[in-house]
Amino acid sequence: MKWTDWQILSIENPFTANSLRETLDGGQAFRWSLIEAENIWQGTWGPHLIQLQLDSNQSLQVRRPIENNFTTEQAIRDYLLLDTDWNAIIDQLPWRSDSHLQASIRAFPELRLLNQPFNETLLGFMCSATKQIPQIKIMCANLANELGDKIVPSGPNALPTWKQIAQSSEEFLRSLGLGFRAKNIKRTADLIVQEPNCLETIESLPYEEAKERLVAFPGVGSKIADCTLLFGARKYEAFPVDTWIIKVLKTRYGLEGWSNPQLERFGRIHLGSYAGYAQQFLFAYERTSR
DNA sequence: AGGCAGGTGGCCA
DNA sequence: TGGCCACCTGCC
Repeated sequence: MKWTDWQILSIENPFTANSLRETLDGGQAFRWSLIEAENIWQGTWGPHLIQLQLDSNQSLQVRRPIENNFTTEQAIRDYLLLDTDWNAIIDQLPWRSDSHLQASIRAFPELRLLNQPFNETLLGFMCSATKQIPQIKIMCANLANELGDKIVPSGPNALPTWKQIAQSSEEFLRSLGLGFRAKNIKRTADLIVQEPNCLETIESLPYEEAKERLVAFPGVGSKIADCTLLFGARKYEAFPVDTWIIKVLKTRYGLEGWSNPQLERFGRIHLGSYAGYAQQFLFAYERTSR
């Protein structure tokens, strides 16, 4: 494959190798992989395929396949949210009165959220139920390879659209390693196809209403809905409660015995309108500190 | 070899 | 609401 020359992306607060890895491959997105020999990250979203690397000055550099000239710098900046003032958002988090949150932020000061396509985010997190990140990535890769559109003649495909999934069968989805998730993913695909543009509608709704619509899909509960809204619709008040966050809240915040809905409410009240961003720091710190 | 993993939905009280 | 359990599959 022919790539463009490397181009520097100007960023206010540059990534470190560590925070870049945690941002791309820490569980927000399942379509990034490190080409270890060259220390290059390669990933896709929608019809886009890019590679990222940090140069010797720690500047972030990007390149794309030569033929994909629709992958503009602006499209890349929008996906990586390079023009969001994250430090201003961090400043609004209650780290001054919350030493554990402060420690989590200090561990990954450049950790960022991505702005992923809504439909793909829903699919990825529907695959995530009781799976670890490497397994989820395999499921997504299988879905893309078997059902998704080509991005370049040789290279990873795009994730399939919900229409492409609806045209498949539960049995075939199971053959891709989706397990018991296959049934719900197929049924959700059928529902989405029945109501064209419903995902666009849901994405545009306020958080509470959007979540209500998402959890109506089979296989989508509170956690998957919150992940979809946080990572795929920039609803930063969403506070996904997963096993890691449950552990953090119980052990670090003394909330032993609280139910999941109670923990969710605690998170959103304590952490505020950017609770989801705070969650990402707590999650990353907990997951990497053992 | 059995238990568990970035959950959900079904049942029961 | 709260508790318990099945559900695919791969990995330790």
